[in-house]
Amino acid sequence: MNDMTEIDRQRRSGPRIEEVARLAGVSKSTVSRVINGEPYVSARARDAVHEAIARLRYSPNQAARSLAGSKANAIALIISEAGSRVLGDPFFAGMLRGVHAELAGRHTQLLLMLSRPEGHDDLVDYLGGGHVDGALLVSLHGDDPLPQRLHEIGLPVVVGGRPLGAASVPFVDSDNFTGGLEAVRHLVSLGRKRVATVAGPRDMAAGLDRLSGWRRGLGEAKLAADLVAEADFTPESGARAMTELLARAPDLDAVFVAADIIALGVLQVLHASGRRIPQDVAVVGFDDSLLASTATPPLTTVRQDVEQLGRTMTWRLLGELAGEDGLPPSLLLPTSLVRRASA
Amino acid sequence: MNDMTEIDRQRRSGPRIEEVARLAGVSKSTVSRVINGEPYVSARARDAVHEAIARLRYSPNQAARSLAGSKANAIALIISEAGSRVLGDPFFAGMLRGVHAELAGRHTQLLLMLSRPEGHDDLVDYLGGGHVDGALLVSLHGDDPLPQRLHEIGLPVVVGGRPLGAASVPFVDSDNFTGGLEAVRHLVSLGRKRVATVAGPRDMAAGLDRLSGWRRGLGEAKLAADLVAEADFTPESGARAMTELLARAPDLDAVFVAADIIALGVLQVLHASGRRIPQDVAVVGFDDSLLASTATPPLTTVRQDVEQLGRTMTWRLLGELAGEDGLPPSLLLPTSLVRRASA
DNA sequence: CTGAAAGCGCTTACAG
DNA sequence: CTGAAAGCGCTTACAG
Repeated sequence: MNDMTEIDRQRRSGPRIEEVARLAGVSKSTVSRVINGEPYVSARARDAVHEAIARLRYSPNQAARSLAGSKANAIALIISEAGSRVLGDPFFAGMLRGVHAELAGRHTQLLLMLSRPEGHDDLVDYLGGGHVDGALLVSLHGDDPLPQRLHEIGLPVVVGGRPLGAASVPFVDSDNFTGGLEAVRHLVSLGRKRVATVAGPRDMAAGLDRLSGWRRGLGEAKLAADLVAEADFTPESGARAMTELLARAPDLDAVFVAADIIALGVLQVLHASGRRIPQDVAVVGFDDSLLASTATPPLTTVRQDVEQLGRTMTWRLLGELAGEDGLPPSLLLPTSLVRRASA
Repeated sequence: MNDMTEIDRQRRSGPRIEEVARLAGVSKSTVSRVINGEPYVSARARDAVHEAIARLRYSPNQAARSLAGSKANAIALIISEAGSRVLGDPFFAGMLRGVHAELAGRHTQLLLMLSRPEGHDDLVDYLGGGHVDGALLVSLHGDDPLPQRLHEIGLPVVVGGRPLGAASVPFVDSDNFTGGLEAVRHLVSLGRKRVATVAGPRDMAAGLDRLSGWRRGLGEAKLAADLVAEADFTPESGARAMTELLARAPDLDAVFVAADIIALGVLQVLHASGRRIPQDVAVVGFDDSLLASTATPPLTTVRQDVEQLGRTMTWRLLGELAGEDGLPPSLLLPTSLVRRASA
């Protein structure tokens, strides 16, 4: 029992900065300067230190560095979802690719963390502890207090997707409103008169803003904006929503669907009802994910560049960490209509 | 310019343990004891401290705690793959689910980190810094030196999937050998005489061990073990391997495929060649992923419980962190044959 | 360009 | 049960 405790208490092995200094024949200060790439160090001292570091396989204690006021050289990507949903979702895959790309070549670790609101206390504790220099937050639902709380503990944060609460936190988002608007304009240009929408969840800006775009598009064309059904990001909920819309308005001739993955269920119900796409009902999706091009028929959709979203968030956060000024508080990335067979 | 530097240097805001102590009318020591849940603290002191913490919204600096010798209350799950491949792979999704499940209710953060060998230096630096108490490593290829390096810096590690190098590091794996053996025994019991295999990559134990099981099974039955082709974890490579096998042995009547996802390509080539499954060629996969039940025909396969793998790794690591003794150095989890239509 | 010293915010024997 | 003090391993003005 006591033995175990002792073993437990054992500090991490490995040399300290002190030993590096001794071997290199300089002071701890100089070693520190070399490690941190500061300019005023003689070439001789620098070489000696580098050699000593290599010889001793020295790796600085990050907790001490962080405590002494330096950076952690790490940022967190926090996904506010349960773990099981996240992997497998191409949205997060694209986002992660973008973050990685932007981080390439910098000596900055990425910590991917999944958290539901129940776990926020522990998460905030951890992030408040100097383990990371900043955080990227994605997939926030409703008015999740997380961005605000991180802001309060002084941690630089960039949110992916406009947050519904916390107005003061910088975010990067796709221009969902314009995307929805363009989708409807396209449908209207095709001569459609009864344009429904399967909207995304109302607790996320992506759902709300695409819906607003749809509404605005119909307003422009002086058409009724009354056919709305809601779905979450699954084909099943899309099928349910489409069934409901068809029951309410058998004469509808177009649907704007807030996500390609939802459109999968929509297409299925339309097929099952005997309607031809696009002759009887035109369909426009959102995302331009892989699903769009392999759907039957291939889906006309609004493209958002998720990887670019990840890159831009990372760029914005790193800029803030570097103390750059003139950074835009928030950014909206353009979307574009991709025409395929469904509309 | 100077302004920026100053702003940069600003320490995280928020109260210190000192202020909590003052407000609660006790010493820093006592506050620390309360925070760490130590037994010998008077109820009165404890209450006062808790109230002060709540009032001040105090959250301890983890870097300082870690430096002073306490734990980080976090573990890392390190996946040795490029980011883009990881998300979307049901193996990692299942693993992550298991780790999360085992961590539930403990105040332990999970850091998901992706790293290719090129990034190991930075990763080791970070992990050596007291930001985590231990690490779980999965998807190691070849004799990746990472487990050994982490071992050297004194970080407790558990590897998922038997590592090919570093013999001394504890690991948890599915019993791939027995899985492969059972698959072949089943094929032999069906009367098959020319049993080929599409093996997994040779730089991973999963590939090697399943192949060994296949070989052993054929040895038991006194059948030739000469029909081997290799694939990585993609349908395309499976198709290529099957094409090659068919060219070499048009009379083969069974194939053991090292993964369901590879089997997808195998089935496709067999169909295209006009062979009936299982009448002409029986096929057994590995994993029992979702793909297996939705394949055409539904795939007989060797089931491994990936979620359980994640749970067990986590349990083993936490056990070590808690200083438990009598922990098994490594564990092999059982696999089982799931019979469907393909064999 | 360099070193001695103070300090980052905690934890933990030690002594009471 | 509790407090004063030392110490964890770095970084960074400060003085040279």
